[in-house]
Amino acid sequence: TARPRCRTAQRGQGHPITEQHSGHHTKPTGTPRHDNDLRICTLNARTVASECSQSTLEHSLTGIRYDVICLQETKSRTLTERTFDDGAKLILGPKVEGKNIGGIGFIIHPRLTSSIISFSVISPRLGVLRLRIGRSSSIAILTVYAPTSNATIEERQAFFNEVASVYEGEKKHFYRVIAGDLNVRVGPRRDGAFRTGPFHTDPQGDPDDLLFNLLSSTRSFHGNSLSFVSRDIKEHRSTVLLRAAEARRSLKKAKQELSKGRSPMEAVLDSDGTAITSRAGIEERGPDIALHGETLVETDAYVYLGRELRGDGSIDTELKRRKRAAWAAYGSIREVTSMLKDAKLRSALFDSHVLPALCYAAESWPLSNSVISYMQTTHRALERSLIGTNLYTMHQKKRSSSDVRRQSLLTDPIRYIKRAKHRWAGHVLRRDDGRWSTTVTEWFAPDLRRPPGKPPVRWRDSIVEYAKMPYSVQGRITRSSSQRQPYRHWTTRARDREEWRNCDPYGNGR
DNA sequence: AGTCCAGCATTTGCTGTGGA
DNA sequence: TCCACAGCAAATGCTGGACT
Repeated sequence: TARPRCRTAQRGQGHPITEQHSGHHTKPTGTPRHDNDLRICTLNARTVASECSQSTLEHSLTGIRYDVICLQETKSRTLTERTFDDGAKLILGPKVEGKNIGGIGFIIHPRLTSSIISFSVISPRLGVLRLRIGRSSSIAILTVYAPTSNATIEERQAFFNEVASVYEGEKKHFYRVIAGDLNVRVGPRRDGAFRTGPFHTDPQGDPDDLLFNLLSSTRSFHGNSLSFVSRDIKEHRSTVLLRAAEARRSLKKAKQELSKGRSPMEAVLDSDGTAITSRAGIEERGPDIALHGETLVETDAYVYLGRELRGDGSIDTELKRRKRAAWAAYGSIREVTSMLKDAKLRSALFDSHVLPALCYAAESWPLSNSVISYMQTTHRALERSLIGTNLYTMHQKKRSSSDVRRQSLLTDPIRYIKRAKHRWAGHVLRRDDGRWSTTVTEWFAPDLRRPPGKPPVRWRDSIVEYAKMPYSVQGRITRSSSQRQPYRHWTTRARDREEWRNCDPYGNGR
């Protein structure tokens, strides 16, 4: 077979591309550490346009081993370059003008910033970064964000052709890598399709074989870096339940299977703690997976992109992680805030650095009272430290935590989380590209019964609470029945951008 | 055969308590 | 005010009897 020239690599997956291995075909020996590897990751960022989301991204990088991260859907308005506190470099290309679509980018690890040869932003969906590696070779990394499957086939075809020609244009680089969101559906591998790795484009989802044609025309190979890792565990669970419902199988049985450990959300940990999800449970248990001669351990929890995902959906340990992350973030601005006299400036700094770290991914939490009080407690402790007081002094001066809040001018973390949830709910329900998260949010199970016992708080409970109220177009709750609009379910209301904004009880001015 | 409801089992998570 | 702990209220499904 031909020598692989294109691979997409992701955390814990893919193959090392090193200078040492480039000339000959010897297998990497010994050390499982990948010190010479180039780790190329890809992230569909949703947005990194604002200062706040950029610092959220910056904080979520801690603990992730990467060299280059290809970004898609950054939605930046202009071409932006900036350097993070740790020296990492962020490059953002502009989005589609007039629309909130696209925008690509790169994050380059501090140790590689001096190796950047150049970069080009070709379109809001395509960019190239060129790096020097070793003494004489170089690598071109393409970040791509393909049109989603509801775009016309001509549009998608044109994009893939453009990727192929840009790839061709980077010929002088010894290594070329395409990474990003290709928006192709995959199925099992077909006979003879050796370029595609274990998976292949789904003939039903992609009749024109976009991925396969790209691989053939560029003579490249596809690595096993599909979206499995990024699939939310909850979505996995819903997948199984939904499948059971479709097949008219008893949901109870499906749930029993889940709890018996034949669940699909098995994550496997490799020797250095990196998690890889396995989809074995959906089909059937496959053979043990070995890496560097060791059988991988299965686990029901793993950390993906800085947040912990658990099989049972509990977030206790994630709350502790958030607490640590918030204190770490606070530590990095402490030197500055301790010197700042201006309370407004100080609170702005805190809200843009510490609050996002504390509330990272909180839009996907169910908000029970215990979660709320834990977050409040943690935030108050940070707040006291910020304004230089402690419980003892407060007690002596008879000051309450609301007095402290008046002095610190910080944003209330619960309000912040609730707004994030509201925004996220609207985003999920307005998506129409057939994702599981949208499907299961609206899915009503005809014969699903909640188990006996007090039902746990659900994700949507805190939203249903206010969103089922009668509404008017102006967003005011009216008493008079003549002005009142007919009742609409919150999922319907969330689809209407304008109405949903008005119904946000935590929005501006309320 | 279907509906309603009290009583039971079960589970979550809220509240009160006491020490720091 | 925080934290750990214990006890218990609340909310749910299930069951079986009374009633239509």
